[in-house]
Amino acid sequence: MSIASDLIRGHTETIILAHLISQDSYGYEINKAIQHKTAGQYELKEATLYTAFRRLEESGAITSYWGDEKSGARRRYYQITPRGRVTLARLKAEWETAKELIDTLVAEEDAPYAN
Amino acid sequence: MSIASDLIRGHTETIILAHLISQDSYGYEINKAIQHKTAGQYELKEATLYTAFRRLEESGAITSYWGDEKSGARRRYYQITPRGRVTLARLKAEWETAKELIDTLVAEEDAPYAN
DNA sequence: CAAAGATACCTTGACAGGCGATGTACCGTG
DNA sequence: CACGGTACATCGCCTGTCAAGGTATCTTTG
Repeated sequence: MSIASDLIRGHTETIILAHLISQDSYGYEINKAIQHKTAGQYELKEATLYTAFRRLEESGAITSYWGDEKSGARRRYYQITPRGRVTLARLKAEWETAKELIDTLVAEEDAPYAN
Repeated sequence: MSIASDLIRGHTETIILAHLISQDSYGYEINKAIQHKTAGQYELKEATLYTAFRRLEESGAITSYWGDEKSGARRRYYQITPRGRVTLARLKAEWETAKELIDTLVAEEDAPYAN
């Protein structure tokens, strides 16, 4: 993994919710999807993923149900709730804001702030 | 402060180093500059700022010296080192990478990853 | 001149999210 | 039947952030 986790910190829930917008999914698949989308540059650690699910479920952003797999390991599917959609919209807006702020702050300006 | 600190987390050192590229500076001024640049949308908390200075100095990215103010409170000035410049370049590159990754991951695609 | 506010630095302790390590259980393949 | 893949889950540590508190100096204001 090439990206420092502190840079992703705080985005875990956004990433999960964004994935659940298009379809119900389960932990293992979400993680595989992330690895796929980022060409292996990033993956959520399992512990991170499952604690995020707990938080999201507690806050009412997602609900879960067990899949009815005939074979293989059981899967706990997650579904985004209306409240979760609102949360996602807010998180995405915050990301846009934060992105601009950070871009501004890491730019090496020649005009320093005069006191 | 309108932006969740978890979104900025991990960028504190980058922000500080970026500021020190153009001029030596001290804690209070850096914080004021950040507030100014972001139009009050963001500020570093003092405790965060000073612990970041400690980390950066320990890692050799910055050095410090006391200013010789004739009046007013004493100021500890910080200066970026050659090593710090290398660090900053790396941190900025990581930010660019992370930004793209997160943009990719929070995008609500219609084409989910097929297992 | 006393009080208040701005400048400027610093430390302590708590908190929260990420994650390494570890465990469970099922399935297919060689 | 051992091994690797699928899939979920928990515990305890680590690290960065920050509220709260403290020190000291200077300027402004009533």
